[in-house]
Amino acid sequence: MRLEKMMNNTPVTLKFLAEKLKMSVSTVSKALNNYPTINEYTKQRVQEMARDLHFTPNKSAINLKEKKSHIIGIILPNLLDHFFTRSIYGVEQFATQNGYNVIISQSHDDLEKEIQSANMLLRSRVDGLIVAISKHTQDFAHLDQFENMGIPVVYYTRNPSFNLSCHKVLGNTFQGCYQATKFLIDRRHKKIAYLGGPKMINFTHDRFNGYINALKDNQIPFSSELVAYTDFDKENTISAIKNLFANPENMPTALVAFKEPILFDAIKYLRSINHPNFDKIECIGFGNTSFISYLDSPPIASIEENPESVGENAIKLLIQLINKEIDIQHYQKIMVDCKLIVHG
Amino acid sequence: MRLEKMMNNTPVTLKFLAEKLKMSVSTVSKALNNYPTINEYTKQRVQEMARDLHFTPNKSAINLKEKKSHIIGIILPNLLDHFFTRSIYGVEQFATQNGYNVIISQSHDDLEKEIQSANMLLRSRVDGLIVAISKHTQDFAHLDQFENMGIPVVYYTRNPSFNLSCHKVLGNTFQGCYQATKFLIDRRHKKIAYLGGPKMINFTHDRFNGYINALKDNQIPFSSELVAYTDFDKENTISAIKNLFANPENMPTALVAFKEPILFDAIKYLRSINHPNFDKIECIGFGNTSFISYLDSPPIASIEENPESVGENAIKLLIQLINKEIDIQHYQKIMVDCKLIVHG
DNA sequence: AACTACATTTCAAACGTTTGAAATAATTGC
DNA sequence: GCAATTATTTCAAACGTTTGAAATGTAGTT
Repeated sequence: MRLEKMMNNTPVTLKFLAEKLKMSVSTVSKALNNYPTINEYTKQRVQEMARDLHFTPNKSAINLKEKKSHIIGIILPNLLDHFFTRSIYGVEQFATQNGYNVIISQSHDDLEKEIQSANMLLRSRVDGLIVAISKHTQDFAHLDQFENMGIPVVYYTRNPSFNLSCHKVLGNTFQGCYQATKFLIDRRHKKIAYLGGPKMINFTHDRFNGYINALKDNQIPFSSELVAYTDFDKENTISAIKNLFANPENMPTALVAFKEPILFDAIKYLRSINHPNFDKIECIGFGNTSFISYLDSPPIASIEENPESVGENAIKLLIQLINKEIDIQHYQKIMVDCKLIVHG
Repeated sequence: MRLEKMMNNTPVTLKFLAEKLKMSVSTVSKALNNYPTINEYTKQRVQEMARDLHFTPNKSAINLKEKKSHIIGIILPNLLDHFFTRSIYGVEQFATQNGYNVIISQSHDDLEKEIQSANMLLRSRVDGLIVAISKHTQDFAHLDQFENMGIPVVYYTRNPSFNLSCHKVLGNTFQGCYQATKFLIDRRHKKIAYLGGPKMINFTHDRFNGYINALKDNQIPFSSELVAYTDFDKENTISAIKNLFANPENMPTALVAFKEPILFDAIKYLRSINHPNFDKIECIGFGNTSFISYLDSPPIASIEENPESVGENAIKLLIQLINKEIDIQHYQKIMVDCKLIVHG
């Protein structure tokens, strides 16, 4: 059933093939790489022998010679977040097509771990880096190292908020939030609450601005009572929700939330306290989680952030930078639009 | 703010350091690797210079020399499945601690893609491979290549069902299902249905056996009417559920399901048809998804498969094999127990 | 037969590191 | 002051590949 093992302790290298074929190493190399100066018949013989002996070129040697690793590094906070896993789809596919491997490294939103990952990837001489920074990254020395060595870096999603010159690929989170708010306004809501995320994450503000601008553009008065913030902690979310629904004079009939798990906590809470108009409240959050179909009180719509597309744009930009089709100093910024998905 | 770029086109290598310091390359190398034969003061000078010039050893060169890549490959079907992403936690952590990088490659349950991934990892000369095979893998030539070259392979979770001799790390899915069934029996259920997964996946049968054995050990009669199978398709699940609940004489009061998303589909369906005893039916599925807390009719318990532990066991075994602490031909099988998590 | 022109193969250096053996320098004992 | 140790540094080969330049081989032309 199983191929008998050779356990051949002499590894099959170019040299080994050359000896077997009684020709020079360079002929073998060139034959395998289909050089035009090599005789057709020779090529055939070499290729056949290579196949029979299961020759596999040694990547380390090639990398050393070519000064390329054919590896792209990704640093991201967390693989449990579907946004990131979905974004990897986009990256991986395009990378593979272009002959690159991908090393994924999780920072677990820990700066120390992020630095470690960066150093490890630097030692591995990745040809390029895609990174979504941790919540706590303020200093960028560990990432600047790459550009200092001429290795391009693309920041995606989570990126330095202050205007550090760097390549960025971002979800158009402003537009997403604007669209969601507009959708609720069109459904005749006047009291639309906004539940924001951690203030340290830079796009929290973009989302808020989307909300505000939609209100403004449609002459809906803004009320600060209708805005609250939470981190990802459940307790925290519940107390934010309590605040939003505290004033009977100013009771929200709709809610836009920073992220779906937070929204689910909010919905669950409102339901648990038997909020009088619970059935009327319409909610929208960022994410478009697949589990929504199992909820009994699902959000009316989701803001789909198209993570695959974000990933794809990041890798495409990175490869252009690697190939020097774009100058590394000519910083790019790409925005990927969100899409409102109406459920039911 | 940002470090001024050197954009130094001469890369900082051992040779470069050696010239700067006016000593030989080998002294520099040995100083950096803390050889006892090197003078303390020399070491200091070298290390200082290395730090100042941001020397980063070239991994490709080291790998070539050492005939090691310090890379471990993982092939798995899918990163969207939380079982796999969670298992990576275990792998990554232990791998990093031991100086290995991890390249993750998704097969998307496609044999062709799996073969491609395997070949790519082979070219990269990974030091070891951890693999959860695709649904369609029948032939193992692409994976046997590794062992033929002396590279150890550990199959985890999804593995060749027939008794191919190989290293395996598996969830003890029999025990998990037994325990779940026993739990329901203890709650006085007599009619416990079993909703199985795709028959091609090998542990489908182990789970079924856990179910059957729990019934047998507790003198509950088995009825084939109470067993149905589904793949991951929703239509398919619903028709399976219809069959299970078809006979009014033999109506289940409890359900054990192969995987939680399937179970959620089942619950949703039963609810949608207003099944008369819906509130009484108690369900358990494999997975322990975090979303359970948002469901209105949650399963009474979940079978936690401890994916982190599965991953950790796989990497530990692999590293032992790499270090030849275990003979590669001495095939190991490790079972990781499941744990029943009772909700509410 | 000698020359050119081309086809094909081989040489040799390079990529950046490691490491045992050899060389050199410094220290000790007498 | 000189051999014998010991401490420290350097040499040189190796890992497996690529690639421009040089060498060789083969025809074709005169």
